Amino acid sequence: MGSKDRILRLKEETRINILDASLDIVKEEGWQALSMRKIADKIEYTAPIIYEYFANKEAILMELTRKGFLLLARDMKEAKEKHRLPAKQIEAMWLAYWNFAFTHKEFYQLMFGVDVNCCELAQIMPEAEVPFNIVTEVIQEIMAPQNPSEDDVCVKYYTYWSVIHGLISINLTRRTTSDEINREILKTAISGLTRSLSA
Amino acid sequence: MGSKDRILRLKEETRINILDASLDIVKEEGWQALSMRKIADKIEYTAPIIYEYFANKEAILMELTRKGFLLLARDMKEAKEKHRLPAKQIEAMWLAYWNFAFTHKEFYQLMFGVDVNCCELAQIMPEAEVPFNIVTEVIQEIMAPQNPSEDDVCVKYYTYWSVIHGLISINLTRRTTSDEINREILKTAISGLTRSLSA
DNA sequence: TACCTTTGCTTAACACTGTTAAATAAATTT
DNA sequence: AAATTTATTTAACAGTGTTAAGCAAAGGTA
Repeated sequence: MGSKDRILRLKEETRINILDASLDIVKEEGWQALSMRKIADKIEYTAPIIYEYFANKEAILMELTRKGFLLLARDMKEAKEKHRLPAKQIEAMWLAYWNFAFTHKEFYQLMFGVDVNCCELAQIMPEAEVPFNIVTEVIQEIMAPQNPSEDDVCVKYYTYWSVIHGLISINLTRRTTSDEINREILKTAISGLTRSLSA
Repeated sequence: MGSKDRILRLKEETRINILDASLDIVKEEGWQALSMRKIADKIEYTAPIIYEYFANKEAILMELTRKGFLLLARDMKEAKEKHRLPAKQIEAMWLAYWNFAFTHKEFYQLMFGVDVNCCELAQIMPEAEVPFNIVTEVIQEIMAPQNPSEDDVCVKYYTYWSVIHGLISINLTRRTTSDEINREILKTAISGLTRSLSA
């Protein structure tokens, strides 16, 4: 009775096809464009049969998210094993994380919820630049003795912003550490960065 | 001919009503639940009249985004003016930014694209914890001489993650600074944080 | 006052979305 | 060859954003 196996193998295959098709669509048109009917088109079936492989659309996204985390974990493990000094290991791992985010952009978006649609927002909306401007003004003031270029100031701004936006993202999505601890992280990070402006 | 003015005033009023209604719905049910027909219900009209005030749904979101940036700018300006030392000003401004993100959560989500739906992802998906685990392992190793608590290590992890995820978010949404500069920021940030582990 | 035109608003419709139930075609078992 | 099970599709529902057509009330003009 090898036919049962063959059918099971075929079933597993279309399961994979669904995931692959989804990823293809996303790579071509973005997450917003992913629809059940489009997936069905790509695997040459009609939409309802997808529901024999996945409970719903979210289940597909969940499976892809899982795949993404496995990929990321593999990359980071590999990076780690190339070094022996812990400091080097951490750098390598975070660089791997960084690379993953851009080479598997779609996965990263799905995993951490970064939407790309608001590209060049500052260009069509000057208000988006105001917070930037009022902060860089002061950064400029602090760094004045070193005669920094516009890029230098910009870089410092984005470093600040990264830390804080990152922390906020974490706290909006997952609610793990307490508010007090987060405020401590924030304050020390800020003062640390500020001290580094004059150095 | 004051009637023309009255009518114009009424028009402006329902424009505001549309924005207010949208924000109310979002506060109650989240961004995902915002629909033209729901807005219309709330302002006691039918959906098509909204298109006499806004080109489409995105225009409404854009207007709210603008409002959000104005609110944020105001808060940060206020915070700045309460101090004279630049370092203090920066801390106050970023604290204002931080507070804004949580007191105007809906705005912040809209402005910076953080989706909240993936709450407690780690609980239903163990794979999401793997990157966390393999990094904290090494952090633990570095910090061993100081006998850190589990929370200490966790905090360090999230500090790393904030910087990097923040930088990535910036680079996925807006494409402003060059790759080389970003890599420099990343490397210096990482080595700085790593040095601070032993201190 | 009667007519015409403009305005404000609604109903109806189109093309989508995710999802489910019923109908049908194909394959397997009896 | 008939009955049953499995695979797949068609049709439908409720929702989405959006547009066009229709109606009803108000304004201006004769």
